[in-house]
Amino acid sequence: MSELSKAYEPREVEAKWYEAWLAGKCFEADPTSAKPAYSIVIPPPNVTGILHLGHVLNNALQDILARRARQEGKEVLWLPGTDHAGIATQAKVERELREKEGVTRRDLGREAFLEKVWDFKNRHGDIIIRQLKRLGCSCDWSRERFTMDEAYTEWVSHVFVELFKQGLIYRGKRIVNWCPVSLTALSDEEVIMTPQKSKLYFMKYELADAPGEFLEISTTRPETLMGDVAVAVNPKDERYAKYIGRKVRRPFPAAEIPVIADDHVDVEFGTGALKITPAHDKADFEIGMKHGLEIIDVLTPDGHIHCPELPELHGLDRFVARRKAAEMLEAMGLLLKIEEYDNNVGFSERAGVPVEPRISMQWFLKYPCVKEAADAVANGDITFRPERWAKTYAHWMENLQDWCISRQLWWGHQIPVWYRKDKLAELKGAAALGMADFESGDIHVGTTAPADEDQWVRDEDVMDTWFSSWLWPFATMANVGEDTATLRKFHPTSDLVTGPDIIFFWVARMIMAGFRFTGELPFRNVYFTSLIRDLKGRKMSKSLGNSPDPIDLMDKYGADGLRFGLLRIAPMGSDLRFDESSVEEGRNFANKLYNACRFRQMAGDLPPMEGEPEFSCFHRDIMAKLDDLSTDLVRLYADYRFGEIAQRLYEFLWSEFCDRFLEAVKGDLRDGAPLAARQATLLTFDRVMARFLQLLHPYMPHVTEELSERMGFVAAGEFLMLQPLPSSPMIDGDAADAREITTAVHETAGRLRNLKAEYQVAARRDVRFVIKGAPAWTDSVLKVLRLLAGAGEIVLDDAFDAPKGTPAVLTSMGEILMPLEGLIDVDAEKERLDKEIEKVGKEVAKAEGKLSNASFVERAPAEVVAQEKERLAEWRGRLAQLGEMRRALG
RNA sequence: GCGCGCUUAGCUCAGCGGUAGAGCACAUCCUUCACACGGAUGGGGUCGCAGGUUCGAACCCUGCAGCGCGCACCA
Repeated sequence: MSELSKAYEPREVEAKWYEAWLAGKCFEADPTSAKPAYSIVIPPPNVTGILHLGHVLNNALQDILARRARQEGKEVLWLPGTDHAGIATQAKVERELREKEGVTRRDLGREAFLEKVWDFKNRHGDIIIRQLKRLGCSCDWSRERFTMDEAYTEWVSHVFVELFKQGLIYRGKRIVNWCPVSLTALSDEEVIMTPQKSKLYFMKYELADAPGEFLEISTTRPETLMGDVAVAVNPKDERYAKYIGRKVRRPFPAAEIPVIADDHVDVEFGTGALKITPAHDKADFEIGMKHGLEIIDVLTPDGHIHCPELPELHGLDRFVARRKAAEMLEAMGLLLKIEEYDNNVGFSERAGVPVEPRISMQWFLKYPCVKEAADAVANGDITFRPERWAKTYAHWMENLQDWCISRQLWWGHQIPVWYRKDKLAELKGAAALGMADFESGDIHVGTTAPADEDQWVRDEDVMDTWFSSWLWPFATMANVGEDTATLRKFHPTSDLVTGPDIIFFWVARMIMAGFRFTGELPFRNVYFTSLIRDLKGRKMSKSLGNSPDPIDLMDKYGADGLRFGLLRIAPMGSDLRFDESSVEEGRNFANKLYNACRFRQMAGDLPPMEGEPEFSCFHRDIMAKLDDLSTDLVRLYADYRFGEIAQRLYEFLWSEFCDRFLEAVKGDLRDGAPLAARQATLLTFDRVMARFLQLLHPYMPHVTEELSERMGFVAAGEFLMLQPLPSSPMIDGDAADAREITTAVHETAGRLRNLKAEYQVAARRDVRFVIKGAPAWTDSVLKVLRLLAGAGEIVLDDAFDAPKGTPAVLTSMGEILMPLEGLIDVDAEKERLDKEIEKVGKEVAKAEGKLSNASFVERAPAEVVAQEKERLAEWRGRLAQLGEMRRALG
């Protein structure tokens, strides 16, 4: 190991090792390997996205699992890739075109626009990939996939065709969630319900057959009034029974519309009379269908009023028109009042504007293999962690609605359906399309275009991005119809690591698609990560500017520091409040580790040992503790307790290894120490550190690889990341005797330091201690005790006659006195003792109280009672001692 | 409205039936030859509230409150 700077500098080290791993093909999976398989598919990030903390947590976890699996002797495939992210990517490119070239996608036309998007993808698509590499992710990059690769696209078409032929995909005119900004339909999952301060408008419609008599109606959307085709009341509502079957006057455009009865109407809400606008509300649409009502669409796709008969409103934005319509009603004397009203409004997930329920022709999917998918989680074939998400999943699976899979976008997988040109008008006008049209030869549904392509027109829509993502686990491993070695070896995958926010979007759908198209479950375990929030508990978002850039954090603290810091505070199951100080801790931890190794390096090397090493209790103790750590980690990994694993690693290195072990053996390394002791100490250091680096490696891959090399723990040309975990413990047995002694020494040293601090002599190195009644082994650890306590001299003298008032502590190494030699302020000491006596007195009273409780003594387990008695004896002894000291001072 | 979580030291979180824990922050001391991205010592909590079970509850049960998140066609 060459000279090391005082502080660890991760930057070059991390870059160097990532290159080395790539060059060594350490991440590449071999499907012909005889080792058992372990596989994960990455949740593909948006191809044009940039790394945020959520990605860091998610991918660090996957990397930990992958690296640990390699150490366990598995053949590991971590399959990476990116998602084309239809709406998000198209919106970005459209914005760029608008700003830079002043053109819209329609100006360019479909083909030219798609070229622009591909160009954009080629320019930005590898940003997030590079960022994942910076983080240290051990993905098999030779297998990187993109959801719009040719072979992947073939899968998407193939799946569409299969499901169509199975009768699960159909086209129909329905009310869908329409985004007036993106100009496309959305699935129910892409709509975010948000509480809004709205207004409830109360108005009245005049009875057609009884001028002067009015029916009162309440609505939040007066601007769609022109699309009203009826007013509905509840049939049980006695107030309105007399109106059913009669007509009321719609104010504008003037028309007479019927009053109908429908159970859906809530008697309690508003006036209890509901205006029916089938074109602009899902419930109204259903009522309209039931009663055979007309559908009048009064909105344009981009959310403006379309009603040429009413020039006052025609062309206005929907929200402007709302106020205007209310004004018009007021002018006509028909507006009764406006109330403030809290309701939930659906917002477009991507565009952030209220969605518009809109009638349109879309493709829908009835989900396949619903029962199998629901059962797989219910019966434990797939495990969710934390388990409670299984309930959320089950609830969604029980209430599945058909999935609107078509999008009015250009960037995506185009629907593989062609219409015969000569039937186009007819087909477009149809209320629904399905197998019958296919069988009649009017439409072509296939993975390739029909032979006489010029006689056909392809459906312009593309598919929902999730319609490609749900195939990810198997479509990344084999092409359609192929049975590759990769698929055979690595599918089903082992673990899936993802956020609970995409249970419906992705996880549930993958389970269904996996079952339908491979006959297998796509994964065995799903680990749901924490959602990362800021310190105020807010979700991280670009607009709030509360989302730290992980690249900045890596610049400052290193990738290892970021990984470790984040993982150490990641709770299982609940949200995580991110605090940069935890990343700082991660950096500090790497530095601590580095300096421990630096210390070892400075000790140099010694001639090889002759015979068996002479291990002291401190040596055996740290080895036994490392064995304990190794065993515990096996269990913790099995339970996916990532935060606890980090915590245990941290404690071992910092507290056990550095604070206790290293401090205790420092004396062995001083000049003049016996050679055998030096040799045993360095040997212990090397053995323990070599194993520790390996245990830590999944969390901090770069620094551990670096130190293993520099310390010579791994042979030249080999990698720590590929070394299998040792199968045997470092020492036989539990070294209980060593643990007892080392614990006693450290405890005692702590008591002595504490004593020194109490008497304001903490910094002095010349304080003398006298031990009375020391155990037999004390002699062997006396030097260590002196070192740890920062004492000048420690003598064993059972006959020592202490002057009255000499401070003393009762320890597991006997009674230890600290002769004051008259250097202490007597008044301050009296005061201190009085306080101490009061405190100890309370403890004695507490213990006595407990032991005088008959039911406690009789019913608590004997060992608990005994423990309590022992405690009481200790406190009493202490109290007596304090009293004596106090009396000595007068 | 239904469901699911959370509420422990100033902050972020562990603990989940037997004397309240960690890291950060704070105070005092230490620039002793691994590390000031460090070391030592210390202050700080009636474990959200109210009941119950138990010899004993932060931990189990029942209510309540506050916060958060899902799901839901009340216009």
